[in-house]
Amino acid sequence: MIPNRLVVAVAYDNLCAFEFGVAAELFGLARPELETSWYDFHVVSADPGPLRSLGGVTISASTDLSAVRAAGTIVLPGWRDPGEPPPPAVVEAIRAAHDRGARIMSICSGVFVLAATGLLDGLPATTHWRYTERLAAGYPAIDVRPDVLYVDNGTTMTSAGSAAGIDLGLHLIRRDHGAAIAGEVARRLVVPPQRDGGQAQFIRTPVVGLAASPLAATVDWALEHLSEPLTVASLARHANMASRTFARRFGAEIGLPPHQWLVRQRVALARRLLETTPAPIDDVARASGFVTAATLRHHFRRELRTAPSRYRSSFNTSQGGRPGGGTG
DNA sequence: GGTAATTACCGCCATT
DNA sequence: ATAATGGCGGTAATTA
Repeated sequence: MIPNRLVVAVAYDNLCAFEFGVAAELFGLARPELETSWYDFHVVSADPGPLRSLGGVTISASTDLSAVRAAGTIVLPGWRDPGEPPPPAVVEAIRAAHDRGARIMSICSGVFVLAATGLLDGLPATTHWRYTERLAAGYPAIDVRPDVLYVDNGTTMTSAGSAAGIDLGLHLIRRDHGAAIAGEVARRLVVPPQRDGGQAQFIRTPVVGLAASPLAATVDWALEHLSEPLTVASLARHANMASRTFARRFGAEIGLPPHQWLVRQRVALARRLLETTPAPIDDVARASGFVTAATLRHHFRRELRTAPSRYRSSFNTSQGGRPGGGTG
């Protein structure tokens, strides 16, 4: 369980309401459905007076900077101007909180507030692609990673563009509460529990992470061999564990039983093949590890509520549309 | 779509 | 003692 449940989001004048909202949604929304003690969420105002946001909205925060010093986790949404130094009192409060063991997570340009504390010196960090060069120029001691969704250094965490803040937040929840609960939160937000494809998440010191787990190698191996017959027993053998132990550990870390996860990965692969290749369904099925097309159809339909051929045609005719978004 | 054989899942519990 | 392991068996799901 987490040592200090107090999560504080810092709100500034001209704040980014979306990123601020991400923090509130992830940490502030009551989760009575979860059998666990959730976070205490408070908003701290970094500037005097009502805080303006886009469209004439104003926000007034409930607490002052003392909450930052007491916080277990501090969230820094996008800072208004990379060229403007953040308020010294805020910087000082964050540094003091960190010294006392608090974790700080920044979203997008919120990294500039965190960088000003010096806590990122010598460490990897990321931000929105529009700001990576500026961050590197302003803070040469920071190892700027432009091509990842987020970076976790253990007590300091940074994320790329706005929505990557969700990925980082879910990662933190996974650290605190495990994959199963993080998956529940993701499900309620209707976002994927872990974003697939493209940018890998960069984790430097996985406190509780897949990178350190003996399962990680097996997961990677399985993803490389999706087209071949895989059983839970063979995965367990690869991980040097008894099937029972493997399945139990897998469920605890990934949030799904091994075979269900396998099927999901295979459907995801089939989906990519349908999107990017003209291969017949039979070939797609075999390439994604379903021996017969009927098996692919069965799982495809259950997850995406549409048939593979229908998915492909709707994907091809309406790019960016909602293939499978039927009447459900 | 239905069927039969195989495989997965999970609670239980002895063992480490 | 607690915590993790792994075998067993019944039920559920998957597969061809």
